[in-house]
Formats: sequence, structure tokens, C-alpha cells
Amino acid sequence: MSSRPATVKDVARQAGVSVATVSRVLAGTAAVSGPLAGRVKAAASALRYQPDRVARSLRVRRSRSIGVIIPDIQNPFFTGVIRGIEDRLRATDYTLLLSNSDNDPVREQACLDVLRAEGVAGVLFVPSSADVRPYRTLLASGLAMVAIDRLVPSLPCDGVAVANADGAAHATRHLLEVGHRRIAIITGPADVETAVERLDGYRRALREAGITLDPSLVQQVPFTIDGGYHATRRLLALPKPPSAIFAGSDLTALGVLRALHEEKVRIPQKMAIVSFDDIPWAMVLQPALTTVAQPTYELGASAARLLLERLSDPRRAPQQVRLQTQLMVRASCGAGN
Amino acid sequence: MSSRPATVKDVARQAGVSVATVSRVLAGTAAVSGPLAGRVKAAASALRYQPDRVARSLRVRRSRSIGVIIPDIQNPFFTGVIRGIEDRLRATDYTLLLSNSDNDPVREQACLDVLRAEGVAGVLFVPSSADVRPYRTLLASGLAMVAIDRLVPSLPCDGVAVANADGAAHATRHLLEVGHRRIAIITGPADVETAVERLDGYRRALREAGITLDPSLVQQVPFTIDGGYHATRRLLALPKPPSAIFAGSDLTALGVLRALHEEKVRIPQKMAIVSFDDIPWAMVLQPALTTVAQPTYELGASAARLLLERLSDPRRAPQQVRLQTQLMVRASCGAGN
DNA sequence: ACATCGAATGTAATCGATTACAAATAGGGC
DNA sequence: GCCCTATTTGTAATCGATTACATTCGATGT
Repeated sequence: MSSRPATVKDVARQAGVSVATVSRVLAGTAAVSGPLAGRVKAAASALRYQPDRVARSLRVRRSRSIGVIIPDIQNPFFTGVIRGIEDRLRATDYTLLLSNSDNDPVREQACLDVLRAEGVAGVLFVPSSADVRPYRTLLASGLAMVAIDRLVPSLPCDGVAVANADGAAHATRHLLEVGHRRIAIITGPADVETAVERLDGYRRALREAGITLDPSLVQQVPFTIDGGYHATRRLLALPKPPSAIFAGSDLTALGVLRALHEEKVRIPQKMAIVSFDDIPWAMVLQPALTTVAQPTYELGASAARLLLERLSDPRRAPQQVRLQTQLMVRASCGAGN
Repeated sequence: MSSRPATVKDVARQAGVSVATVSRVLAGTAAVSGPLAGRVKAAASALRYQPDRVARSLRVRRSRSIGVIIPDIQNPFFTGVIRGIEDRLRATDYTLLLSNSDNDPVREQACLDVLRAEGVAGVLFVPSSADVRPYRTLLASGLAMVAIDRLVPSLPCDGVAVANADGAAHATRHLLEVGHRRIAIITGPADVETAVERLDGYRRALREAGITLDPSLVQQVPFTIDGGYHATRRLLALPKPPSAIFAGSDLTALGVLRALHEEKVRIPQKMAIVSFDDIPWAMVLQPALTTVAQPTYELGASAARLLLERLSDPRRAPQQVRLQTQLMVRASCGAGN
């Protein structure tokens, strides 16, 4: 027995056929007579033959792997997305090449370069850059790309995102219905598309309720625990603090909770909270967090689906999908059970 | 200008040298005279040449990617590990091929097969199977492997894990010092090595304190929120419930918290809690969780380091590293501030 | 019985980088 | 100036699977 893995040649010799026939049987790309096909299959399984994916990639000029670029693997939102991608891809024989961009355009570009050099079949990415030129170049070179979570407006590229503005409006309206009038928002930086969209939804809901927006109630900080913490301290220090906070992400909300606990502000009696994401821990927090659930899994699964569709039909028009959010009413807004 | 990426041939033509010289300059594998090297570098950057990683992998029979197999990408423990791996590998030009095994030996084997077919340089994996034979086979075939979090006892393979027993003993001793005598443990299934080690540490601490172990206080359930929840309900239903719970993971502890809140059991007054992991949210929970911090990042970084060392010296003796844990004393045990 | 067509099979080129080996060039000692 | 060696450079083989093209074989219609 040889210790090196078997190759097509070995299988061909064992089955008494040519390498072309072996390849055809195993890939199913052309008709092969019954007896020969049988011998090939028998030989292949006897030798435990598995085609070398590298050699195949070189020849067909395209690998069976798919690049995934996300900003932060430690963020539960993105891991939910990855899970969706993985599950959708499991039935196929694509593998995942994963990279962290850290939201840094330079690093993202480096990742994209490597993925191109790896000859990936396609790329699923959460765009970190507002500069569309690099993306355009890659698209023009024929690389299949799907944007996740952030749609780049002027880019003719498949994409999936959630209806951020609607979700935010929904959350804000809920706080209005519970009776709040001074509602603060803690959202992300102005160059993050999702943050802007959520701010828009918040504005819309206030306008519809006939409430004038108080600029001091709008806090723009990174979507992190610290961001939420410091923004909350600033809000509490206001001459007229809000009675409710809409936190732009669950991570932000954790910072909010921490600041409120420190100041012994009772939730939801003295301060109501609604946030965005619905990470798996949102419901076990004290109080359980009322939050706008994002379909992270579906986000990933849809992105993977779009990519597979594009791979099988490279010339169809780019599709951009918006998934709906769902408000999970729990205790932190004062309306839950 | 051509739209296809440049190849060595293009660079060679442009620089007026042979492909061998181009390869030698760019890989730095052999001496090339100054002027020629300069021309090659100029040509390469003018053409934006990037070597095709697939072709190189085929020729050298080893790719520049490293396979990573973890049970669950949604578990913050593993994402911390991945982060450590990524950071350690960033300076090199290795890429990450990621797969989820779901703790299923069959799926894990499928992942390993694919990784071998991809010709990965090495594999970092959290072993899901107690059957060492497949691992042995791969090791024998020369694949560089590093086990993470769970060391397979009889396998001559590099590995990194934490000192689970010590950590658990530390946590248990802490509860004893605070005055508890009836301490329950909710740990993982008996076929998960880390669960067994933590149970051992708990036993050891009790023995050292001269306390007889009450088997009804030992709950073995999956390391999940639900697992912790149901185990806690069972403990509360006991004729003589415990006054403290050592939860085998933070996820478990979340389930514990939920059950205790439902039953309006005050923490830490009526029930103290210590757990294991220190996920990023442990300190913002209410009450803040006293927990045994695992060095997830270092776990990943060390594993990556071990792998790189093995790649550069394939014949050195396998190393198994144990990292220390650290007890983070917070509010949930009644001793914190 | 023979020409023709189509299906099945084989031979060899190909993908792009690396590298063994061959060839050429330079340098040093006499 | 010449020979020998050491260094630089080039040519061509190689990795393993796929596939264009060539070939063989058999069946069918007349």
C-alpha cells in the first residue's frame, strides 16, 4: 500500500482505462459505458481516491472555495451570518476562506487580493470602504461578489441587507406608544451605512408623531459596549435627560445597561430601553432586552444563495435583497411581560 | 492593457529574463544579480503581478492555507480562539480555511478529508471524536496538526488546552471560602474532556475541604443555556437544594440565571454562582458573573505558533501546552464588589 | 456489404509557478 | 592568455486534473 494519496493515474491504471475516462466518470461530464464506469468507481473507492482540489482549481481556473470577509468574528451578529452561509453551502462542496477586515479598508483590500490569488469562485463581504473603485475593478474582472449587511449604493453587485430604517422606526414607535416623548438614540458613526439608516428610521417615527427632534438626544458612537456606556453617561448628565433610549445595537445596549446600573436608574421605570440585533443573550439579560431582531442566519443563507445563483448564471442582473426585522418585545421597554 | 491577471511569463517578458529568474527574485530562493533583480521587481510591480497561489500550491504540493475546525462558530469561546489564530497568522501569508464540525465526528472527518484534498499546510482543530484512529492516519501521512482545547491523551500531536481541573478547583475553593457547603456543579457530558476535567477539579477541592460529594448535586448536561436552565430547575426541586452553583460554562450560567430569576431566587444572597469562560458579556450581566477566565485569544495564538513551529521543523517532538486560567471575582458569588 | 454518423474512449496539451539540470558567464590563480 | 571553479541564468520537466481533439468502434440505412 502506498502512503501517498492516489491520483487519477493510479485509478486509471487500476481500472484499466485512461485518465480521461476516470475524470469523466467521477465528474459526470460525459457519457461512459456501464461496465467501464463501474470499474472506475470500484477502483476509485478501493484506492480511496479523492481528486486533488488544487490541481483541479488550476486547470479550470476557479477554485471550489468562497471567500468571506467580515469586520469582526467576535461580533455575534457576524457569526450568525457565517452560520447561515455555512449551512447553505454545506450541500455543495464549496469551502469557506475566512478573513477579518477589522472594518479597515486597507486590510480589506489585502484580503481581496489574497482571495483573488487563491482563485476563489466568489466573495461574500461586508463592505468596509466607502470607496467603490476597488470593488468595481474586481467586479469588472469577473469575480462574483455579494455584499452583506451594507449595500454599496452605486455598485452593480448582488447584496443582502436588513430594512434598518423600518426596524428603527418600529422600535421608536413602540417607545412612543408606551408613552415616551423624550427618546434618545445611540447609533453608530456617520460613515456606517446601517447606523445612518437606523437614525433615519428614528427620525421618521418622531416626525410622524409630531415630535421635534432634539439634537442633544442623538449620540453617534461606535457600536460597542464602551460606546453605549459613555453615550449614556452623557445623556444622564443632560439638563433634561430622556426617559427612553433606543440603542443602535445590543452591544451598545449592554453599555447602556451598565451605566444605568451604576447610576441606579431603574429599568424600565425610570428609563426604557429598546435596541437592535437580538443576540442570543438578549433575552436572558436582566431585564430582558426589547430589541429589533435581525435575521442574521437568513442574511448569510440568502447571501450564499445569491452567490450560487450568480455562479450558475454570471450574466443575470444584480439583485439586492432587503430582509425584514422583527421587534421582540420584552421587559426593558416596560411593555413586555 | 490586458484584463487577465499577469503571470510569471508576462513579468519575464517585460523584464527580459527567464521565468526562473522571476520566480527566484520574487521568492528570494536564490541569488540574482542586482540589475536583473531590479528589472524583475520593476516589471512585477508595473504589471501588478501577484503569484497564483493555486499554481504554486500544486507545484510545491502544499498550500499556504491552514485549516481550522471548530465545533461552533457561534460560541464566543471559539471565536476568541479564532481571533488569536488570525492575529498570529496575519504577519505570515497563510489564509484560514474554516469549518464547523458541530461536534459531530462524521462531519469532522468530512472536513478533514476536504482539507487534505485542499492540500492545507496544517490543521488546527478542536477534536470532536474520541476515536483516535483517523487522527493517527492523518498524522502518519505527514499532515501537521494541532489540537485545541481538548488534548487527545494517546495522540502524539501538538496541542494547547487550559488547566481545566485547576481552574475548576479554584472556583470551587472560592465558594468554600465564602462559606458555602452545599455546592452543586453543572458540567458537560462525560465524553467531553473539558467537562470531565472540570468535574475532577471540583471533586478535588471538595475533598481537600473534607466535604463528601453528594451525587445529586452533580448535573451533567450540554454546555448550553437550555442545559443550565433545566439542570438548575432540577437542583431547585431537590429536598435540600444547594446554596451555590458552579456552572461549567458561561452559557450554562446564563441558563442558571434565567431559572433563578423565574423562581425569584436572589443572587448571591440565596444562591451564589461561579462559572467558567469569561465571555465578553460576563461582566455586564446582572449580577456581574464571577467566572474562571479562559485565555481564548492566547489559546488560538499559541496553537498557531505551535503549528508554524512544526511547519518549520516537522520532526521535533510534539508539545502539549497547558495555559492557566484566572478567577474573576465579581458580584454573583457574594464576594465581589 | 458499405458508407456514414454518433457515441465512447484515448492521447496529449493545458493551467502557472517552481526547480532540477544544463549552459553560460565571471573571477581568480598561474 | 588560459584553465578551472563558482556563480548566475536559462531551458524544460513537473505537480494532478481537465478537456480539446483524434481515434476507434458499432450501429443504421440503403
